[in-house]
Amino acid sequence: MEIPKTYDPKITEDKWYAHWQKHKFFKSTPDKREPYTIVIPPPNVTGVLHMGHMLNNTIQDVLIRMKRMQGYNACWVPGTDHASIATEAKVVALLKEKGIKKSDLTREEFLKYAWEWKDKYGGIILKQLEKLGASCDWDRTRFTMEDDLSEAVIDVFIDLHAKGQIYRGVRMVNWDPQGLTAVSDEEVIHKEVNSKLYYVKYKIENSEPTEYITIATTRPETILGDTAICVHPEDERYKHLKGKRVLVPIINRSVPVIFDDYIDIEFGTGALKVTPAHDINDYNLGVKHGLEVIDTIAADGKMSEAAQFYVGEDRFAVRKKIAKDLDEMGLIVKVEDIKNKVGYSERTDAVIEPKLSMQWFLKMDTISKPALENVLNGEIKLIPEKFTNTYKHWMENVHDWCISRQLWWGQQIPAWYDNKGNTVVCKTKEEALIKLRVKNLELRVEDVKQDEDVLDTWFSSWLWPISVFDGFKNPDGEDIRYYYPTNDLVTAPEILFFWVARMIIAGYEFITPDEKEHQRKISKKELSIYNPKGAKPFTNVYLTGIVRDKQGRKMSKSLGNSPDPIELIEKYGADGVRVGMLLCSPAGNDLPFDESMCEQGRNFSNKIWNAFRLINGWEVNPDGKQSEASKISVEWFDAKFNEQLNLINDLYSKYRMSEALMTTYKLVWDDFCAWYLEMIKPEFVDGKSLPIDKATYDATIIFFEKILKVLHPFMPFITEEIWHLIAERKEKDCIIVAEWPIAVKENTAILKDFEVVMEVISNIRTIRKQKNISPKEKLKVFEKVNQGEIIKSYDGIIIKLCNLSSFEYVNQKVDGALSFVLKHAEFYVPISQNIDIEVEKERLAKDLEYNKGFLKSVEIKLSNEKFVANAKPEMIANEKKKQADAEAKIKAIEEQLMSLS
RNA sequence: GGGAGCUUAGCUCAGCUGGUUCAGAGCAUCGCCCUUACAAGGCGAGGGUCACUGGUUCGAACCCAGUAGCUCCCA
Repeated sequence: MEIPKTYDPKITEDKWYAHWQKHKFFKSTPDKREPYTIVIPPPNVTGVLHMGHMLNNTIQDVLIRMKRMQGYNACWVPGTDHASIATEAKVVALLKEKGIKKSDLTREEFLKYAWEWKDKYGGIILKQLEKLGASCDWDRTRFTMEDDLSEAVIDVFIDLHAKGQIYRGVRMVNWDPQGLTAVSDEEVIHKEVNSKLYYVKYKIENSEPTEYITIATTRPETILGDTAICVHPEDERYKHLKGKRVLVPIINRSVPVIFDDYIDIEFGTGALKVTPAHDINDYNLGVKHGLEVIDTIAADGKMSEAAQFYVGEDRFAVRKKIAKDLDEMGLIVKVEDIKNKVGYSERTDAVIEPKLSMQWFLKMDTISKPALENVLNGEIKLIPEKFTNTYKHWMENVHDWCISRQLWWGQQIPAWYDNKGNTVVCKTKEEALIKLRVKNLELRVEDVKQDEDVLDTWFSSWLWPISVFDGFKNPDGEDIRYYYPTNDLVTAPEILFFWVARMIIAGYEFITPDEKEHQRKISKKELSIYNPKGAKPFTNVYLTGIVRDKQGRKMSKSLGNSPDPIELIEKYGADGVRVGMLLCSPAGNDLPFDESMCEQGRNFSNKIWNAFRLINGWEVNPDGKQSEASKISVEWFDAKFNEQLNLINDLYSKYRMSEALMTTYKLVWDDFCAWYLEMIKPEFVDGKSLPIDKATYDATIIFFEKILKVLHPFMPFITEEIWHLIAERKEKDCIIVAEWPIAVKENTAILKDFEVVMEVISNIRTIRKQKNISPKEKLKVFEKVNQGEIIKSYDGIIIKLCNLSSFEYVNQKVDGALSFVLKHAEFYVPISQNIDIEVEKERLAKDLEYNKGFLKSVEIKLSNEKFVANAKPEMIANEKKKQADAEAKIKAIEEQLMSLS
């Protein structure tokens, strides 16, 4: 059968993925083995795969495949997130296209559309992960809004409410006027923008008509909601205003002048207009000074009735209009261009309005304590470590978490209200009725209303590592006990607080590792799960970088700068894309994406493929005698492999994935293909390859299998394909479940010897290149050993790799030959063409100069009394050796120079 | 405004406890080669004042201080 020259991923990928699925290799059930568990960061259920997912999931798959091969019971739990704001926005947009307004629908009707949408598009992203080769246990696929998980969310809410951790109140929240919902602090992105700073005159009440105080504001549209002017108590400019009132322009409302050292005297005019309804700092001032709150901007970002002017117009339109009107009234002193930070909604990119509203909050002060402690004490490790600082800073300054969202898609808050302002928190309407009747005897069931809002999506995803193992539903279940705590979490630093920190909080809140403590909690009827292995949700958090385009911009749909991962896979193969991404993305570093990286990955696939073709094409002679050169080549590669495997294992243990891959890459490409295979490759005689001896062949097959295993986590498809082509195997004998090679201590002596051999080979090749000698022309080489004993074992290899007719040892210099000097010996290469003596002399002189310089630096060091006194003895011995070597080499070069002249 | 981090070859990054000629890797670049595994390849070559300025030290890419630039987080 003719094997194609290039590897074609198209014919292998789907085949092997189906094969793995068929034999349930991804499936995990608790058993006697040690578990290794990862829960996927659940992507948005209606999302499609982007490059960030690719990177993220590749890393997870590499980890899970390696651990699977190492004999762990590897379990990777997949699933999706209901992503309330994002999904609801998509559904609203889709309905709009159909001419349906959300406001015309009932909650039930809307949710019906949303579920339809979810059912239609919900599976896409998971299907795409299959293309990447993700070896998730698909039987375990979960969704944050499925019944069991939603029930857990509701129970947790009720539990935390009962513990007094959840409260409802009017607070200043971040309001998204487009999504029409509150969002948490973490969902606000502050961007620096160009703004205008307006200097506006406010008339002093009961004073001369010419008397004004000038304030500076970037938001003149909020003037209508002003309820005070604030200045610094120490500010000499305004001391005379004590006890005075000013008139708010346009609306002519009389408001007091208040004094507070919150004011920055330097900024603007040192006078601040106070709008408690529309700025968090103003709100705090308002609370402190007992100011009136006038909410002039409605939920949709348009001016409300309370504004009295410009009612119904958008705030940004009003900003321009009001500036113009003020100017016409002669109240604008000046307008400056400034840069300031403005908050945008993470989901809708609308400008966030600080807005007072009634929301539900989770107290964070005490509940977050163990989550901070256990990261600081190393119980949970962030990789790279630098994120620990950021984490600490956030956790020490954490605010209460606004968990209600004015949306329909999500878990509806289990709070119930009667018609008299009573509230209870419980699971069902029936329960609520009973509870409410205690206070409200006449209450009828129709008058019991559930809170309209849903919970923040993160209020469900923070339970993910517990709920995917049914920890809440079945707290003593085998799954939660076996798989929890999970091992590694792979995610983006952007969601360190949104998600990672909160999962840790949830772990310590709901899981108790202590049986007695658990019993105590049970008697108190708190929600609690006993897991002897610990409360933390995971041990290691691997934080990936952000995938950026060549210009360093974050890849995003709106910019259209993100390649379609599926197209990339079709073009370069899943293995190629995986390798491309991993090659240059150390943990925590951004990944500037360039397609050429995938090309490198694809080329690597091809290299492996061709190594297979070469080996596969050999005819084996069962009686053939193994040459000395082959024998030692086998010994060398065995040592090399072990050396590199030890290194690779070590890099994995430090989560240095890029480096583990690069080391593997070089092991395969350089050591195995470029050196080993060239060394043992049978010779070509009369247009035909000679057969290979069995001993070398068998060793080579074993090496190749080991190499395929080490490659497998990175390149699952090609390795599985070759695994089955290289030997007869049973259906279930797959590399995905093969054993990871065992690393033994390598033979360092042979590796050291080989470094010299390689140097010799490289020197001879360089001479060939420099003198333009055809690779086909056989050369003679002579070696004059000056130091140490003659080791002939490697001669065969040198002869083969340099295409020599002979390699001989001499005691004298060889005249009329090119030469090079190594530490221990001189080498002579006679060539047919004339030798340009001047060129040679120049070359040798350069070499001599270099070595003399080196010797000098060593001698300076050794003659330095302080060095000799302070340096470690090994260091001094080493310097002495360097000195001796350099002296020997200088001597040899000088002799050669003499012989040339 | 507060905090964290980064700056090493054209690009992306290693460089551990200061000590080998320690300045490295991959890619890219430049030569030569279509040598029966692979041109998606082979062989070879060039390329860096380790951001800058000082300091500590026998010795600094590495430790310290300052300066500049960049990034991120928080307000």
